[in-house]
Amino acid sequence: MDIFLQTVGSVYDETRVRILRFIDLHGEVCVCDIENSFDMIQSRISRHLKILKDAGFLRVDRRGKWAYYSIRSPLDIFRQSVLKEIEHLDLDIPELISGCSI
Amino acid sequence: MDIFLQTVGSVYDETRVRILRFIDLHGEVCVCDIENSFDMIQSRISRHLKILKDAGFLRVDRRGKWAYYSIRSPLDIFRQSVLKEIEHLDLDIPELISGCSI
DNA sequence: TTAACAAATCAAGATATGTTGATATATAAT
DNA sequence: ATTATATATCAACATATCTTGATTTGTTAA
Repeated sequence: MDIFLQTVGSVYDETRVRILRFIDLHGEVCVCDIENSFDMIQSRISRHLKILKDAGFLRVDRRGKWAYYSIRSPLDIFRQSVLKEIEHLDLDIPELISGCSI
Repeated sequence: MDIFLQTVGSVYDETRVRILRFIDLHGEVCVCDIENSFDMIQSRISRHLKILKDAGFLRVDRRGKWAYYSIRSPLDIFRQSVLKEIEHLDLDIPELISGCSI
């Protein structure tokens, strides 16, 4: 039950749904890219990424100063169906605007 | 987006997940049955049923004094996948104990 | 080693949600 | 009509969640 609630809770937030779709669309992105593309402050993005990661939707790969987030693979059938439902929402997702200094 | 959030929000609550599974297991049940089976006060049950109904999971059929709730049919593919995921949770769902006076 | 940058975490305030007890509405039986 | 039963709704409080700004941690470059 707890894992189910954590999973659905992680997508019960418009910001996280949009971030999840953004990553699904653009592949592997780092935090500063999301921060810049969505025009949100860093702590807010970081918090939501952690929630999505802990809920099993995302994986992180730390390289250098950066943390690259991408859709976790393989995804179980339920999380896949959540992701597919989000794909069908026809959301207005921002273009990827690189936010890192280098 | 709003409908998606309403849908996932409706199952982001342990009480509602158990009620939904209870109805899924027992078919058509009235509010007093749920109230009695779960040993919860009526206003609490009623509130959660409304949320699940508004989210598209349940339908109501009022007959006489009673309101009978059942799984809405047909369910779209996403709500079906949510229901299926809940089925797999192996929850401890109470037996149906009739709570109506007649 | 220091400075600059990237990311995570924390504390405080604002907003949303769940629970309860009381009240309102509706139907049925007397 | 009045009473009893079933359900819905409301107000108040408690708890959880989101946002922000500040702080902390970690990495790279000078």
